[in-house]
Amino acid sequence: MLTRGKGVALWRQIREVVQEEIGKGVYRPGDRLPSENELARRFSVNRHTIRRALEELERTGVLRVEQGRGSFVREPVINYPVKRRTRFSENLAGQRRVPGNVPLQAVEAAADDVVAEALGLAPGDTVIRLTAAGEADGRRISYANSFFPRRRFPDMARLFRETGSVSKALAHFGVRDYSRKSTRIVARMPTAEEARVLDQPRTRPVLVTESVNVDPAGVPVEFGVCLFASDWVQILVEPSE
Amino acid sequence: MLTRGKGVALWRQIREVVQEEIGKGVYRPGDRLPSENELARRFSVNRHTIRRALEELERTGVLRVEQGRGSFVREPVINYPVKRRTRFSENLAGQRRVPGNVPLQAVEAAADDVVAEALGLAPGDTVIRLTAAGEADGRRISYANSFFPRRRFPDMARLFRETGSVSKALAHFGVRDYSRKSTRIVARMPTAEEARVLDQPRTRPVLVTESVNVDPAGVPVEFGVCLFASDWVQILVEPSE
DNA sequence: ACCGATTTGTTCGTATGTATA
DNA sequence: ATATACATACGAACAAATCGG
Repeated sequence: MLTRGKGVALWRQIREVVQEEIGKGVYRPGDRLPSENELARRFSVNRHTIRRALEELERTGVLRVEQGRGSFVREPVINYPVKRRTRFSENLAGQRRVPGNVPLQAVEAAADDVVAEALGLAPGDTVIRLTAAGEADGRRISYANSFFPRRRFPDMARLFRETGSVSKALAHFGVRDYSRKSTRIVARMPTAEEARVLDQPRTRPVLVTESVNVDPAGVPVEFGVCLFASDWVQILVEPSE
Repeated sequence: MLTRGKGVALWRQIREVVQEEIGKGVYRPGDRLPSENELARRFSVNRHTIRRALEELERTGVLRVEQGRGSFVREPVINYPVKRRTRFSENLAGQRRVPGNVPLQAVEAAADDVVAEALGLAPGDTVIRLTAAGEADGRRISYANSFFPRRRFPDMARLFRETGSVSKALAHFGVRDYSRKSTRIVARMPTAEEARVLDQPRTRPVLVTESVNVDPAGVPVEFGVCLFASDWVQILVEPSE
């Protein structure tokens, strides 16, 4: 069991024990650990000591602690590689995940400054905004807004509503290939609505990528803002240059 | 002033007014806006209406709202490009910022699983851990831990303490050039200690990059875990392949 | 270590106008 | 015309964070 006053802090020993048990499969991905009070009884330590060990395990990505629910063994995170050509479903299928796409909305609107600049339009030009959520193994992991110039893609909204897919709708306009030009990555807390769509607590941050996709001629065809639930997704970069 | 019942919601009008005033320099980057109650009095609206306007301005990156402190005009964010060869000070100097480096710690320790795997060592091998904080224009923006195999860089800790620079210490061992192999990006909430070092509230998320640097021969020389204050830093990716 | 003042964050309730079915 | 849903706006109260003394 634990050795007290032996140079190694109790919480470190507890962290090791719990991590080993997770490694041996005593607790499997997605499982809930015993409550902090139960663990405190098991190791005959104060609940604070357990919390210190769990905090470390959460920080290093082994656990996911949710207020009011418990501590859970993290499922392997989903890798979201940023490359010139990234396709959501191909990417997930490569990781043996079942991808899902939930179309949420397709509307026309006036472009604000950010969108207009990204697509090379004048502010106020009409754009199509497509909203969709992404899933992996049935879990909500992303929430994406895509903007397209209406001049070039006049019927986009209807096509998206019918096909439920951005790629298919684009293919209709003859854009069969497009690639990512630049990507901006930030982290922030979600709004209430974003947390709801991502099915996550408002206390967990989201990763946000903003990227411009261009056609083979280099003309911007899409401006995308994609939110990822940071508890489930990590971004991988294989840098260039 | 504001026109009520005129098709445009009050909070939208307020957002426009505040944004214009920021644009005209009435409030400059870093300035604190009047409190929500003061703004509510000024525009003769309820505090909720002000909050709706501020929420939008924060979401679009114009403001930064801190509980208990106030709302602040955001300084232009710092771009942290992920490329094969990224040097902190060169990068910032290119953005007309004054870079700072604050060496915090240099210790030897046993490699845990993550570090050992990244550096191609056996778990338990001794590594050097260097800790430093990065600043731009005097503001704390990053908190980095770097790990090096002691076998190859035996005197690293002392050199770092004397020079205060990772690059200089590495150059001492003949490693004058190294490049980034892969980068993992996640977002999470900071621990109390991390928030303290980054001089930020615990309620703001951090961006974490984990990367392996290799020498020209492709041998791993450094494993780095770098935390960025997400309020000040955004990551830019120019993707490859 | 604590207290009080200030400021933002959250959650109730209430009311009204607008768009939609 | 009616009913319903939704966005907007106001009011009150309390929670949580910050900062000074």
